[in-house]
Amino acid sequence: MEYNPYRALVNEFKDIAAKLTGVEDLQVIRARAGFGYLSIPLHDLIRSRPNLSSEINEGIRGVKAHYLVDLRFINGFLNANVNLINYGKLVLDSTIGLGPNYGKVPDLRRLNIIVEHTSANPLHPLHIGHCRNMVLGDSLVRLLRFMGHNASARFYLDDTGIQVMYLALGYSKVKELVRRRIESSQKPDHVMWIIYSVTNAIAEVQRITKALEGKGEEEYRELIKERDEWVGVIADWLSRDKELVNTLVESLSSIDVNAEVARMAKAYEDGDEGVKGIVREAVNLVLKGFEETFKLFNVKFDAYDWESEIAIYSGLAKRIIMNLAKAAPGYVEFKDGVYVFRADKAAADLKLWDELKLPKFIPPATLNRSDGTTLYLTRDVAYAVWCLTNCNPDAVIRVIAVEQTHPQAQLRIILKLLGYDASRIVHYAYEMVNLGDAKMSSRRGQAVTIDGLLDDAVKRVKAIASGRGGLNTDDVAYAVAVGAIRYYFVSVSPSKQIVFDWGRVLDMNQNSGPFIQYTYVRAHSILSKANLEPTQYIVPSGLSPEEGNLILMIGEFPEVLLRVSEDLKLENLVSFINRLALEFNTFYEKYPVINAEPGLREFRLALVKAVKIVLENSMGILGIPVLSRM
RNA sequence: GGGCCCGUAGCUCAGCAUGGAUUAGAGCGGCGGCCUCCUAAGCCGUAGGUCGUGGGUUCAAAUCCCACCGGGCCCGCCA
Repeated sequence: MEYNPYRALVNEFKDIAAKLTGVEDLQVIRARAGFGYLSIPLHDLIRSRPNLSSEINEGIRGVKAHYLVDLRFINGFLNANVNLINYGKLVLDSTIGLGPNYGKVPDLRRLNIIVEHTSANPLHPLHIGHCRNMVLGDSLVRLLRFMGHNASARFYLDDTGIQVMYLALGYSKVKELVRRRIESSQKPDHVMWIIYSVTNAIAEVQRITKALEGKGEEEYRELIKERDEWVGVIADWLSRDKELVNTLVESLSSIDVNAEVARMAKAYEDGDEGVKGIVREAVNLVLKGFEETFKLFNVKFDAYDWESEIAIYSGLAKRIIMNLAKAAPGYVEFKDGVYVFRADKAAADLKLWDELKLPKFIPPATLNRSDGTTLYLTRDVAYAVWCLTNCNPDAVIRVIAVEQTHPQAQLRIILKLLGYDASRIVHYAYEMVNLGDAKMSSRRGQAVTIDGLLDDAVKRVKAIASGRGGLNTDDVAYAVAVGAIRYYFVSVSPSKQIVFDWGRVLDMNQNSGPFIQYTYVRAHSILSKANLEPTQYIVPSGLSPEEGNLILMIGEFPEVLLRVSEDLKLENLVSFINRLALEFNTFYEKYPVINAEPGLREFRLALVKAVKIVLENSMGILGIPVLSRM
């Protein structure tokens, strides 16, 4: 039994090559089709040692190998094919023997890793941008855990900014209406979204109305246009929930919303019990809505880290400003009560680009408002400091949108200057999700929510299922819909923008979550109908190309996972299981398993079982629900 | 203006870190086939590509380097 059969194969090849050339640890690549499975390019060596070619041709005849066969030396490449009888036995024994642990490499150092992800502001429901974050983050956690690391998922809850105060202020006026809506089973984050958006719109209308005074005609017209847009936002919500919106408008019209919100923000940072009570209540309601969504997607967090507690009430954020001013006085400027960190100068002087993976341009960072309240970056540094000191992580992987590259770079420089190991903070950046034509703005009430996306996907799944007489239960429909959505978001490199496309997400054909689930169902179905545990089997000679390919792919799985867990490119795991599923389906259509002749039947059952194990382990990592029927 | 990312088939994307073989891979969409047989959310066949452009390095470039072109994002007392 081998944890990594592919590595056993490669090592045997390296040993052979070392005997032939006298050089250890040569680079092994996959051979081009028609030239075997593995290949070692030897052009460099040959050029410096003219006799080498004939030496290899001489020595190659006496080579004895267990897993390899057909060694040939062609065009400067040393090629080898695989002895599928021996290697197949190794691969199938290892896969079936290790089962749910197949793919895990045990001699990896066990690391403490924090994955901070999603971390949406608690103001409105999660939308498709958050969905990308959530799916990536949760899959990373699953991957790292599968590989044996101690990974924890944390949600950084920003309850301190100005935006939350809009929500809290609005909420304080309509608490009773909110309670009734939630009791009648409306989703809390969706109800709170109305409050946040409408309160914000009212504040904008008030601000613009004030700004109108003494403006010239052209500017006046611009402002009126802008104000009309915000009135339009309110009108849109009115059609969704007349009572709630009307009550908000009535009770807020006599208040200077902008001033009140600023006052609340200050009071919240000062720990005012009244403000704290209402903010906490509002945030918790939104959070309750988030958690319903997480549950549907099988996303779990180990902790919600409240920013107010970690950065503000502890005094940590303010101490960080002072400590930074002390530790790096040359890079902190103070003017009119505001501290500015010259990240640009610090990066240039200290030459930290490589160590901290910084971009070549970094703007200066303002650390606080002149009224004494903190800014997001400073609180974020406090959070990072807290993570590093309290959790003792080897790495903190933060799944954050790419447009935050500069703040995240500033954060790492500050940590370094404060004496922390900033290289442990990894910004796992993902590109934005575009809506194509429409602009997305949760503040304006325009967003494709994850909940809405899931509902549509479920409808689509049910339509397909009823069309073909499959299982049409809610459980199956949700599992398939979640599989489709998760697969979509994890199949594209995080560095690529996504132009959101309903057709692509809801596609249930090949190269999709449901395709993987369906393939698993087929494998499962064969095994349960065969009613025979494939323990005794012999790998026959003369395997079909499909059977051979399946063995090679299954054997490669731990190597694929190892690579994916090092570079965190989940999309490579996705493309691997898609290829495996394609190959399995070809095999499935072409060759009978249960009705195969004795001997062949046992081998094929073992092969099916191994495929099933690899699919199941991969689906677990990607959070794609596993179904036994669909 | 500066920085970061992206550019591979009509569309959506793998492959690039660590260069490898004059057939560059998938899926969707086209076109043509396959359900008395382990689930047709499947399978088979077919058409479709100057790997953005131009240089350079190399025995060998989609992959590395430089320049340019196109698209996106960032450069706040917002987050």
